[in-house]
Amino acid sequence: MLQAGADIDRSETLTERQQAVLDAALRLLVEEGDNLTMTAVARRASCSKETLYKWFGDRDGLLTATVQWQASKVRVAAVDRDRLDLVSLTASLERFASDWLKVISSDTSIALNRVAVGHAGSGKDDLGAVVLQNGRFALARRLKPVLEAGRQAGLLDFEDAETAFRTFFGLVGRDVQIRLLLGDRVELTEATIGGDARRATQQFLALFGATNRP
Amino acid sequence: MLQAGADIDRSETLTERQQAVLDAALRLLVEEGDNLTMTAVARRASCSKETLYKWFGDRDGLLTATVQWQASKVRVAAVDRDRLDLVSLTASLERFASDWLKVISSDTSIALNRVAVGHAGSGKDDLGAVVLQNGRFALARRLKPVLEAGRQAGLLDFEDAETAFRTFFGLVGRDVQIRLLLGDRVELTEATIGGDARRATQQFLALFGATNRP
DNA sequence: ACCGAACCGTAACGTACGGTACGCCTCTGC
DNA sequence: GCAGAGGCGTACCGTACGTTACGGTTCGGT
Repeated sequence: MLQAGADIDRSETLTERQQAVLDAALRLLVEEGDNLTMTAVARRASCSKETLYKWFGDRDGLLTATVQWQASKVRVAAVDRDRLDLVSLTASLERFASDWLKVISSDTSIALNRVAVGHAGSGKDDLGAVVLQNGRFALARRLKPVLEAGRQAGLLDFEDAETAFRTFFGLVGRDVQIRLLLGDRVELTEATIGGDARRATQQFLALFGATNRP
Repeated sequence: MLQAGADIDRSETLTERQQAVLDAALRLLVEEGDNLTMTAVARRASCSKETLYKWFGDRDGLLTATVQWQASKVRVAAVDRDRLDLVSLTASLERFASDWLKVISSDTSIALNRVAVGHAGSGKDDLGAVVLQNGRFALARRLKPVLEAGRQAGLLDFEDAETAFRTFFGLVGRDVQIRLLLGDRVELTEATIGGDARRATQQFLALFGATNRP
């Protein structure tokens, strides 16, 4: 974990206009990647560059604000842990897998991860930390309770929730994210995502299902 | 797959001096990331910028040449498929997993993947394709024969070698690569790598071992 | 009606860097 | 010994872009 508090909700402190500007910046980031220019953002958002600098400090500030803004938009509801049987657990896992695949294959996620990876080398900002917090670690925070509940209910068997989660993460994501980030055209239709989610869930249950480990 | 022939061995056409220059560029790429400058490369390599441009065309040419040069250095020997029993298969898989984890956690691999991901957005060059070819796809090419041999020997049971490979890939890599690329400090000692390789191999065998599927 | 703040549009500045030109050195072949 | 090629070092050019400055406009408060 890089930096605590990287996922604070900034949507309170942002006015409507500022959110609109960040939306424009986000759209431009998806189109242009890291070589978006301040002038382009200003033009797209119909605001002046001076305003951009007054609001966000400098280019890096604008970028991190944009990433955090997008992150604050995808807050997802947790799952209820009541009445947990094998079918509901399976459904939850499949849901997580499917949602996750949809996220990482979306244009905005790819664009955001690209710029964050690009910036991770030169430690000017902490885009990487922000993306990690709202990506991989947020998923873990939301999935671990489900895993723990599954263990409590005697459906799952694992020592450490962290390693179990990481295995699930690997089974779901496999090579998809790195291939997408590197520009490979991975065909991810609704159907294939559903199939992959089911397959990953079944594999995970085969590895960590309580019945399979006496 | 992006572009065929992206992994041709250019080490033949490169003179000693050029290789030294590319090594310098590679070292600088690891240190500076994508914001290395042509002047810096020239200074580090003790050569003139004019030479850089004569040899490699432009900045993108230098970058792709550097990536291909590094790729050509990590050509690994394949495994012999004779006398294949469960222990030798297990050893092979563990070896692949361990090697792969060592590669993706190395400084140079992280740096190379970072610039390739960064460039993948704006389609100026095909760094992403090169990295994919010599990374994920090269691994598949080397591992698939082993998997096929395992199936032939009745040790493994799978429909498609590709999906089997991708599962193995996911079990080994999990969240390691994306976390490293995003700047997370993942502790990967020799010991943990060995443990992860063993765990991934056992999980893979649990999923695709012929004995477990009647 | 007036004032000031916020903001837009645009022009201007400074710099960093990709790319090129040129003078000088070194080394190899004749 | 010499000519020419290859290469080093450096100065130079053009441009793109981050950042700043400024005049004009809208708008809420008094």
